[in-house]
Amino acid sequence: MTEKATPSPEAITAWARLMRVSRQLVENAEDALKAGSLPPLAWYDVLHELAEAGEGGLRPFQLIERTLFAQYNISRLLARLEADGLVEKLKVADDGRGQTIRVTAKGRETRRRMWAVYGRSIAELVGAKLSADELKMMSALLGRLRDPPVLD
Amino acid sequence: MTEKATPSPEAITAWARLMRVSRQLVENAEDALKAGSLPPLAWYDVLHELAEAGEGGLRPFQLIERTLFAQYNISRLLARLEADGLVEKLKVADDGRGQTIRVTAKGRETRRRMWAVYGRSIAELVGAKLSADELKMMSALLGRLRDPPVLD
DNA sequence: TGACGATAGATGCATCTGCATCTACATGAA
DNA sequence: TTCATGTAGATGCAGATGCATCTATCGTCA
Repeated sequence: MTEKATPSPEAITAWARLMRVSRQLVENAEDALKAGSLPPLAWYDVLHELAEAGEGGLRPFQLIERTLFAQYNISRLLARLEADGLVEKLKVADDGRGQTIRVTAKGRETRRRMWAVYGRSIAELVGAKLSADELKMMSALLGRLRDPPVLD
Repeated sequence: MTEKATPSPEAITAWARLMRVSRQLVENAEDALKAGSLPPLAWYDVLHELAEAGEGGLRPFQLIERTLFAQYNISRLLARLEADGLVEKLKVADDGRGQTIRVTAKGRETRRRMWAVYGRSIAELVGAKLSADELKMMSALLGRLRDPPVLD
């Protein structure tokens, strides 16, 4: 595809909407969590990845790949999660530099309570606004904006 | 539409993609600006709104409505923009509490230089990935997620 | 083996954000 | 006019983020 310095009007509109909508949705979801005295979205992302990883846990650098958080961000986020008893850090045998992060029972419970609120936000903010087909269409379009693109 | 506490799989996928893609795109655009020794995206948003408003300028609370930034955020952002000479604050006659913000020539010039980089990012990250029709479809879908929804 | 570049993760420091609150002015009712 | 309430915008403080750099360990190649 041709490299253009100036984006088309369609591209500008799509970009602007994407920026605005994503900010608005994040803000709404964060507000809902705050209203329930729950931790911020970033904590959910990490707890979610760790819960999916199961007992084996994940290395911090794997969390970085999966969540797009910066390295220093993950480092400090994990420190907070550990301080709250939501995750535990385990020495890993075959790499003295590393550690494995595993979610604790309390972490799973916190994630569950967050999901009750977060899931409701998703249902209200997105699920209630578009049909299943429209949601699939949007996912497909967004997938192609990812790097690397998701083609489904 | 029925209120559901648990979102559909389609809604979850769409949400997840939206979160990931928007974060990735913002990050890429911010990186491009940094690489050009230019100010962050937030500055562009404000300069853009002020440029569109023209000589009349805008009140800070109008900027808040248009940009979704928090009040304290706009307050401090404008202080930085003023310190850099990109905007000027004018006393407004009929409301002693308020002020009008107007972009300066230097502000317009900075916006122009930012757009050279930012516009290229939009063209590459979005314009080059989807056709005009697909972009329109995405804008329409995203518009319905806005609050209030944009129906076009 | 020993040296060297690469990788995992932590951290000091400056800046930015979020929250609550503050000041100043405006508006409307008594 | 006076007082209560509301709105515009600024700010002190605590916590979070970004950047650069640091330490520790790993892997490789002479």
